[in-house]
Amino acid sequence: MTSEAVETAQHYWYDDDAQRQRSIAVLEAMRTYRAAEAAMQRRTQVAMGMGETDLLALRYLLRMHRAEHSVGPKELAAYLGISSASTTVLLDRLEKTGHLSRQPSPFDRRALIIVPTPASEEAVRRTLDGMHERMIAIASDLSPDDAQTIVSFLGGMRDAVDAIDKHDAGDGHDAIVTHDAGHGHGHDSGDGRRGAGRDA
Amino acid sequence: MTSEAVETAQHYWYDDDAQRQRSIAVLEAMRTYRAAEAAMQRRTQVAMGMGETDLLALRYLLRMHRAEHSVGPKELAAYLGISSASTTVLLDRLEKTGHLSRQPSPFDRRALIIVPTPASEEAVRRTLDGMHERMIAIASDLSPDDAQTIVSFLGGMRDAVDAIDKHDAGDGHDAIVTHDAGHGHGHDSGDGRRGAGRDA
DNA sequence: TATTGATCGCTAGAACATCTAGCTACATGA
DNA sequence: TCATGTAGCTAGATGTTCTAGCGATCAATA
Repeated sequence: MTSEAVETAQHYWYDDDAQRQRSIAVLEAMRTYRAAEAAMQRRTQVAMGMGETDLLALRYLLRMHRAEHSVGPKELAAYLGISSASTTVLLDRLEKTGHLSRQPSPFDRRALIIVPTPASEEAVRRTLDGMHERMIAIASDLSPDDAQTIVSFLGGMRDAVDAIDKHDAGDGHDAIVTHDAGHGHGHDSGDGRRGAGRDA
Repeated sequence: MTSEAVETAQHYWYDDDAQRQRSIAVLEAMRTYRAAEAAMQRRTQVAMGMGETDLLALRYLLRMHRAEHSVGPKELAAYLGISSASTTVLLDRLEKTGHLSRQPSPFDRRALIIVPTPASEEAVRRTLDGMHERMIAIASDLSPDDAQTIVSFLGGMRDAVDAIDKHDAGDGHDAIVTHDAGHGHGHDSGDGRRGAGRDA
């Protein structure tokens, strides 16, 4: 939707208006992609009968498993940005539905190794690999220059997003303090969810 | 992180390995951007003391308010993809914290109009506008060709993500069903939740 | 070897957002 | 006027997360 704006700008590349049209088209493309990705993620969650965290956890486990890297509850909790307790329950869930198994660590008798089951591997692969292949295909078709352009662009966007207001950004939890005033009492505050899940 | 791979490929643009390096760099850049964006969203939620749905609702309300479009609970529920009951509670929350007010509809005495408060407008603007400006600046600095490249690329990626396995993709909640087999049955498709959240 | 402090994963109990079901008040059309 | 539909709310249940604290185990040291 509305991504042809760029074409109409051919004769005005020096013109502010055309430039504006182009940036709108670019940002719109980003929004559209984001929306598509969010919808995909939701579809996948429904299809596999699990929530966002569960799916994120499973994908991390599979990725690490493929890379021959053992993962324990502690590492998983850190990756997901959830507490140790929540991780225990998450593992219970995924173990009960047959997506993973807990195995004792050979090095540390307190610790566990979490191993995704082959069946889970298969399910995730069936669900996501087609998409992944298509994405790789698109990326592979780019010329070196275009690839460089896109990498730079995304890097810039990442910085823009990362740099969000270190200085004020509100005072934290609780109300907006129009007239209502008083009673701060921050009933819940905290939260600390999802630790910036980077992946590899 | 790891986005220099493209440079090393100058002498091998015809080479499979270099091409592979480039696509890896591109996909890595996308992942990194996604992670940054997720982290930003979390920071914003914490800063404003609300969950994802609340923030999404507030942004929708503000956008529609700017566009002079009145929103009622029903429409908001449809946009967010949550039930009427959850919407009521959500409105209670946001009203109590001073982010919006409920006003009677002049046309239908059953209905409400939800109006975001100026204070809320201010808070969201302070939190997000800096980022938005930086993103616009980056998009504006692109050459017409680069802009076109990026729009095409993102469009392709969107299609790749949209096209995810209409045919099988598991059967829903509960267990893993190993071999399982097809039976498409697409229970929801059309989706519902989180109406492809575009924002402005 | 025995002790001490840190670490690992688990349990208990509470907070919260969401859901479904059902309700009241109002609108609309015969 | 009355029947049916719609908007938003309440009640009760479910599921996911949190904080606090526990037992088992490891690592370092006297």
